[in-house]
Amino acid sequence: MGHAHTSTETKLAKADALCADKGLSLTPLRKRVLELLLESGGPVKAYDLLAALKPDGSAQPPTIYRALDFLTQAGLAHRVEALNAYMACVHGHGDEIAELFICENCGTVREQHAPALPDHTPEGFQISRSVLEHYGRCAQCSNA
Amino acid sequence: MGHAHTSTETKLAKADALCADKGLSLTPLRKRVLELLLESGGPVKAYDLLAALKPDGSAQPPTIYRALDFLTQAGLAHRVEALNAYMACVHGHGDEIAELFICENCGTVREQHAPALPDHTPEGFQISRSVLEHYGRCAQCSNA
DNA sequence: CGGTGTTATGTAATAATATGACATCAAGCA
DNA sequence: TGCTTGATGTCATATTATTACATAACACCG
Ligand SMILES: [Zn+2]
Ligand SMILES: [Zn+2]
Ligand SMILES: [Zn+2]
Ligand SMILES: [Zn+2]
Repeated sequence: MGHAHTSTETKLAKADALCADKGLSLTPLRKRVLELLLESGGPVKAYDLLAALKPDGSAQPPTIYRALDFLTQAGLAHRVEALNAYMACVHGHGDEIAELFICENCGTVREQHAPALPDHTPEGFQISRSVLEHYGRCAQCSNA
Repeated sequence: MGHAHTSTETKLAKADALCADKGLSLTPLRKRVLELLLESGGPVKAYDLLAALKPDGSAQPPTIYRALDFLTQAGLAHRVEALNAYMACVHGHGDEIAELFICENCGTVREQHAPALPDHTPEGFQISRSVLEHYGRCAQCSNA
C-alpha cells in the first residue's frame, strides 16, 4: 500500500458511491469502461475502448458510445473534443469547469478546475457547458 | 452603402492583404471557401461547404479539408471543435486566443478574444493552441 | 526557350468516428 | 404472473476525415 496516487479500485468505489448518490446505475459494462479509462490514465479513442472491451471484435459501436455518454453525463469522464477521445475525470467537478492541458508530444493530460467562469461572457448568454483545452508541450517534453 | 457590419467583399479584400503580408497565397479556391464561410455567418460543416462549392457533387473531400486547413492556419477561420464545423474568423488574432460562445438553440456564435492566458498553467507547460468554447443559450434565446 | 522543382488541385479509395433503429434481456413492481 | 422500464445486443448506415497518387500551374534557372 501507500500509493502515490489513488488506486483504480478506490476510484471505481468512489464512482459507485457517486452514482448511488445520484440515483444512477453504474452497471458492470459502464464500470468496466471507466476502469479501462482509469487504467489508461490518458485519453482513449472510442474504438480502442471497444477493442479492449471485446478483443474478439464482437462488441458494436453503440455499446461503447452509450457507456461513454453515461460516464460523461455522470461527470465520471470527459470527452477531449479536439482529439475525439475520452478520459476518466480525475477530480469530480461541482460547478467548476474542467480545464485540460494536453501534451502533443507525450500525450499526457493534466486536468484541473478552471479557476473561474469568464467574466466577459456576452450579456445574457447562459453557459451550459464549456470546453477548455490547451495543447502544447508539458514541462518534461519542453526540456527535451 | 452604410452597412452595420463590414461587407463580405471588404473582408475578402482584407484576407487578401493579410495573406500577401504573410507570403501566403489566397487562391481562388481558398478565397471561395472563405467567402462561403463569411456568407453563412456561422459554423458550417465541411461536407456542406463541399456541396456548396460544387453542387453537382464533383468535388472531393480533400479539396475542402485542404482549403480549411489553409484558412485555419492563416488565421482566417476557426474550427469549432465540439461541432465539427468551421467558421470565418471575425477578428484576426495576434497572440490572443479566440473564445467562442455558441448558442445551442439558434446556432449563432459570438466570437471574442479571450482576455488572458490562464495564469494557472501547469509549471513549464508551453501552450501552442487553445480551444475555448462555451455552449448555452444566447440572450435572445434565453428570453424566449 | 525547355527542364526542373515546388505548390496547389483533382480524384479514387478508404479510414475513423458516430448514430438510428429495432430486437432482446433483466429487474422491479402491479 | 404480466407489464413496464432501463440497459444491452445487433445490424445497418451516416458523418467526418485522411492516404495515396496523378495532374496542373507556375516560378526559376540553364
Ligand atoms: Zn474532470
Ligand atoms: Zn509531454
Ligand atoms: Zn477569430
Ligand atoms: Zn440563440
